[in-house]
Amino acid sequence: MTDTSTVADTAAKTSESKGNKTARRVRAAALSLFARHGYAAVSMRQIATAVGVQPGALYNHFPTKQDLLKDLMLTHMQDLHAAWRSWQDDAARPSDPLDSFVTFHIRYHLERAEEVFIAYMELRNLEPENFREIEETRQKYEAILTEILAAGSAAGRYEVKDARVTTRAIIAMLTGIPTWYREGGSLSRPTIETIYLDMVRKSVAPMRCHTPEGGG
Amino acid sequence: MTDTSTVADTAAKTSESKGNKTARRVRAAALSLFARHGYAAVSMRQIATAVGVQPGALYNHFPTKQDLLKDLMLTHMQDLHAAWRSWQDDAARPSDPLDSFVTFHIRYHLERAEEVFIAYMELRNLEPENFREIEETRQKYEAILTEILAAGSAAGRYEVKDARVTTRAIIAMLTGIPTWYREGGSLSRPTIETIYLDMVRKSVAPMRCHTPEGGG
Amino acid sequence: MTDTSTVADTAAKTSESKGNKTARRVRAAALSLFARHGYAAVSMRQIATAVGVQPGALYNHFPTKQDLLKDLMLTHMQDLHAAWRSWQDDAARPSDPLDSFVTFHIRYHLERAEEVFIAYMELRNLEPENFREIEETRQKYEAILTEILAAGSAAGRYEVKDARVTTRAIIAMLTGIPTWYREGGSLSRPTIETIYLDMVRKSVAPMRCHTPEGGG
Amino acid sequence: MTDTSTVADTAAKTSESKGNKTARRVRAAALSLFARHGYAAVSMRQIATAVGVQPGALYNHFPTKQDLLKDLMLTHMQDLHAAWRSWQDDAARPSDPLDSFVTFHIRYHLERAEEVFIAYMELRNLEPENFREIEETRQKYEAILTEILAAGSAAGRYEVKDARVTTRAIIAMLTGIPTWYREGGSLSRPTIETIYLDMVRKSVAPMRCHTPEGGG
DNA sequence: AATGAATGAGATTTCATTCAT
DNA sequence: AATGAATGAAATCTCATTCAT
Repeated sequence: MTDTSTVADTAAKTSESKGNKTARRVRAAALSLFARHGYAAVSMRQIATAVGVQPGALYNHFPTKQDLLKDLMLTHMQDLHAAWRSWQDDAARPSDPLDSFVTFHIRYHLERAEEVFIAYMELRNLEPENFREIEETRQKYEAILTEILAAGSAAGRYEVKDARVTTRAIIAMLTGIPTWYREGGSLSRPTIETIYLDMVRKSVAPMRCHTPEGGG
Repeated sequence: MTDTSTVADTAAKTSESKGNKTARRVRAAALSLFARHGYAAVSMRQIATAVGVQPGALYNHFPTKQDLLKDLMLTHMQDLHAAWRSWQDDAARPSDPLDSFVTFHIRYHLERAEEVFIAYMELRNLEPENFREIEETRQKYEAILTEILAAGSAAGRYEVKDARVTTRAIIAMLTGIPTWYREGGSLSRPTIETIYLDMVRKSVAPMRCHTPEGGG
Repeated sequence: MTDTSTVADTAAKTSESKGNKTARRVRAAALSLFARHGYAAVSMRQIATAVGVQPGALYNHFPTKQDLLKDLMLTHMQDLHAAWRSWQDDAARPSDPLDSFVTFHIRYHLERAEEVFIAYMELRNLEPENFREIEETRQKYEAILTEILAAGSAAGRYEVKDARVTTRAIIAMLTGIPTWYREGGSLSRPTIETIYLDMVRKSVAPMRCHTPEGGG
Repeated sequence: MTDTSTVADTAAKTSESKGNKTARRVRAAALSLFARHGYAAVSMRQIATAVGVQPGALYNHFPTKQDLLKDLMLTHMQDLHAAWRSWQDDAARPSDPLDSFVTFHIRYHLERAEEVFIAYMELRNLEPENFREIEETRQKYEAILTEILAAGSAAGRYEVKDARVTTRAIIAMLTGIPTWYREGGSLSRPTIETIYLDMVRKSVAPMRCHTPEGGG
């Protein structure tokens, strides 16, 4: 594995290939603005200004603001799934399935911080039908980890009390990274990967670490 | 400890005593609406309707919408700190400091799901000065865990590579609970406590759990 | 009967009594503008300007532009029915029922030219539910004439081939008056009344006037 | 006269021959949409969609929306005049001039209901200059009836108090037909013709039908 | 402390029209 | 002759906020 950026880039080509230039720039501007200020707090005017176009022109590419949000989120989820599939063919990926998933997840989420942020924060701003559609793909993604945990647990490699709860715990932990990670900060991406990978591994390790002393 | 709800209730008395009846109802309505739809997506009119009052009446209690948000978040953080202090006097709390913190955090966050959700989601909607104020108390709270980890690590009880990163990982993991927890669902609060407590303990346990096979 | 204006004024008091001042002025401005330019061609801004208020203020009184149109049309139809009922108690009205209806109709429609115009022109701009509601009262009004014709025809006083078609013919003829009538023009209202009353009477008279020479 | 539809068809050839295929389809779509929803409520986009073309393409055929309206109305009036002239050569037309006009008017207006509707409803949406042009041809058409009435009145065949008012009354009555007539309804066109023709004849008949008892 | 009405700004979206291709 | 994208204006309606009552 020579370059970290590969994880997300592979998938990108697929979904961005057909769009025309302005539509791509609208998507990019909306992505950045939504991530920074939130969907509800960003106006179509702001997006248009960022693109360098009149507000009305946006509607040549996205029928409504809601469609723009949905497009961003759906594209993100599709890219995520596509990247995961590519990752399966990546010879350099860790052989342990949990390590593989965690490594992939961290890398992808650091490379696509804005998309990830939106995908988590703006779910409630999706209209019901769009929500269902996005939520479905989200669950499908989380199911990958759940299955890894369940299989590993059955094989005695991991010890998890509830694979779905554990999934949520791990995903929450990992997905939180981009909220504080800053490019060029004191921690490099590989360092972060190491720290989190270690924590995740141990958290599902098949052993007693402390003497539990009752929790409620 | 007879009742789980004690954790937050103790602190509540402090902040609920201030303000008259309408102000309290405004706070309650705003809390619920902000949590569900987001600060930017909720209008003062909606809040007024929920309270059963005309929009203008809100301004007798909060000078601006932003002040209302700040009030909710600041009150929440103050309550959280107050509850933490009360918890220190609670004889029934786990003796291990990490167990104690985790137990407290889970309980408090399940009892105050809406406040917690807002505190995480609406930070970016705070005006700079308000942001600084809230952020400061947030960091103070996270510092509690960081210190526990640092001390425990120094004492050899835990093994953490970076106490601040580990803090964020644990907080993210725990704080994610209310996003999927549903009252009356298949998992009881104590069960959730047990699962998460176990994972946290192991994640910082001073041992090798697997043979690390390299993660990038 | 001392004053022609009585016909419509009686009813007016009923429906205008509750509204506050601005709402009344909005109604008046909208009435005049809709009548002159058509509902679709008039903007809320124009109405607001005519009232001397900001556009947003209109929404304190009418929830949507459509509601404003519906209000105007429904009020008109209700006033029309109320005026007709009052007319029944008017000692000075013609004793013949057809004469009475025609006289009433002409007078009312000349006094309320704008309302009448809108009621005819803007039916297609009503949303389906509103349309049904207005249409119902319109048919009830036309039914008055139909019944007069049917009864008179049965009694041999009139000769009509189809009471409902005849109703439409007469209503169309009479309702056309305000489209060309101009206050202060060469024809006085009483003159117009006389001309139309004469035509209507004769058009349903029980006799052969010409030798019909085949019409297709 | 074998077929009622002849009245309008004869004239049609004249105006349909001009313009290429798309222009004709634009006219047809605009005609139908304007008639149903009103000029102001129909957008160029809707027309383009109905034609199956992009909005910009419309401007290859009509320089502005207003020109499209004017074209429809002017074409209609020209067709109407042309049809009237053809009708003069129709051997099967009634010999009495009033009968002839009424028969022609009803037939033409039932065959060209949409054009007629627009011609009446959209006059106010014409820009001043266009209005004058259309209005002139309209008055010329109405003058045909006025002259028939004046001549017949002078000859003692009809009794009309004011030929121009009577013209308006008759035109309004007849022109109202297409607003309620529905193809395939309970009344056939010939039946309608008979009813209206009878009413018109009687309405201008030289006799007293009732003892007028004063009308205000 | 609450109301009802207003403001001034701004939201999303649509419009007629233009123009390079 | 048609497209696809753009413009600049304007549409309806909502917003946070103010204020006389």
